[in-house]
Amino acid sequence: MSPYDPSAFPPFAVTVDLVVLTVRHHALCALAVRRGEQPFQGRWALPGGFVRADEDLTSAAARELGEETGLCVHGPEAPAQDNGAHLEQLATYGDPERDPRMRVVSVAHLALAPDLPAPRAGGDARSARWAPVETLLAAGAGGREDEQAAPLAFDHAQILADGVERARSKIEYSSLATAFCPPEFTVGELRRVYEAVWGVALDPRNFHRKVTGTPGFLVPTGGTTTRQGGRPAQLFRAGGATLLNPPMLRPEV
Amino acid sequence: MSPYDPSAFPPFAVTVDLVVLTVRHHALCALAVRRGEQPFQGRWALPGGFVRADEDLTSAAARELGEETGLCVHGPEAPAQDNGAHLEQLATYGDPERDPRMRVVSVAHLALAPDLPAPRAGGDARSARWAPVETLLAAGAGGREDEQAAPLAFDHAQILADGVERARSKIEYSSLATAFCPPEFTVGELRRVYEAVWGVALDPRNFHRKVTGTPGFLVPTGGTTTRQGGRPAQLFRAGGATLLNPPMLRPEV
DNA sequence: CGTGTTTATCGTCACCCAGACGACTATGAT
DNA sequence: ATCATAGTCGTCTGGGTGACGATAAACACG
Repeated sequence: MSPYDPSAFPPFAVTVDLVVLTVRHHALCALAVRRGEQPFQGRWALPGGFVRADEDLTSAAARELGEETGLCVHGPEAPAQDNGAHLEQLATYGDPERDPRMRVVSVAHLALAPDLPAPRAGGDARSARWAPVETLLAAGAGGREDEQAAPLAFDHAQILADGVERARSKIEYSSLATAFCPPEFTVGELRRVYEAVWGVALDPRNFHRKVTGTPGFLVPTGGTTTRQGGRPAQLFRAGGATLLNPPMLRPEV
Repeated sequence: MSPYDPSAFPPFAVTVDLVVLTVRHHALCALAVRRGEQPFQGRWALPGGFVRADEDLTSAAARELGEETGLCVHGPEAPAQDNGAHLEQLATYGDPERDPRMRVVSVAHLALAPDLPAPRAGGDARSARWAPVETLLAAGAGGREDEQAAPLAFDHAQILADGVERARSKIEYSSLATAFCPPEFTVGELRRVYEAVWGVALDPRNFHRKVTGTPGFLVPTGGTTTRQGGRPAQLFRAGGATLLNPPMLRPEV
């Protein structure tokens, strides 16, 4: 494959790292795995791995996501009707010092998934957990030095922060928040997603008016549910509209 | 640097490619360079090059930008007062087939620059030109086969399209459009930037009200100019505000 | 030297939409 | 029955935008 002098360019290792977000118990949570090897052995990190020699970056991210969570993905063009997760490229991190072993460029991806029944460990023996992003990002700030409070390995805290910020801003002007919901959901459940991701409280009445008044955003399925308690709520599926115009306004502060 | 078995992971070449945009003659233009080597010899391509062994991705992009245009860059945190260009990471392209020679992952960057006096060729003998993005993206669609109309090399048409879309959407909600302007500019000049990037006509009165009414967006320098003809216009510099809230609304169609 | 052209700038008005909040409905828990 | 919870419909008000009229200050003509 390489008729060129390999010394003409420096060799890199290329990996994908995943920011997998979900909403659990009214909190935005990310998937973290415990490292079994040096460096950062025993520390929490984002799931990820090497891109294979003949593999697309997106494919590698989807493969890693499947290995870690069992989720299938639907691309940015899919109708978002299946129970797969949303997956998109986030950014690429290539500081020469980011991995002490060698020069590694990591193409980070952002995945959004509905609340999964059980955080499942990967094929290898690593343990995995969902942790509130606040916990993962605040790690290392306090004085505690136990393994739950240690900061994420490598530059993964930065990657996680960037992924969270991407998710927070993108649900403003797109229908991406529905990726956090099961295939059928209520307006209240969708509102609680926004509240968890943004960390704010939204007016239920104005939110209801906004989402039901935006054409193509939600399509009623006809069913109702009382799984949240209270009066039965209409069930919806995500509509075809991917862009929210005008956007949902994130309250200040 | 590598105490690890190099055969444990597949080697990649990592490059940076640049989408350098400017506004010339009321049109959004991108910098293109003519390739001097195979593959795609003689075809137009985006400027770019290999990331060096001990170089950050952003540094590599800034270095390439300087080599191609002589521009200095100010990062996303700079006060945007110097006459440098804006530079940010765009996306990473890693299709296994994107370069026929070998496995290359390219971290594309987006640069925005004011209209430069002369498109300058790089240190090597390649020729460079500013071309309207419509021309570069429409290339290959027509039946003509001369070198001006041939599509961009590699997947650079996709990269350019992504960069243009990023610029178009980002000037909606940020003060990024000032990166296309000289250090001092008038409201009308800024409006013509929006019009060129979006390809629409904006109402001068409403635009003036919007930009002058947004606190921190523009700061008057006290001077005036008539370089655009007509009544003298106030000169402004970009203010400290980087986010535009509420955003500038892009007209439909 | 007026007149027209160009660009900049200020003002007005109607409409849409978001925020604030009242009112009512339908379920389960006690 | 009563309360708590959650959902849904309405009303009012203020800010922001689109549409557009009017004025101001330069230059290019004849």
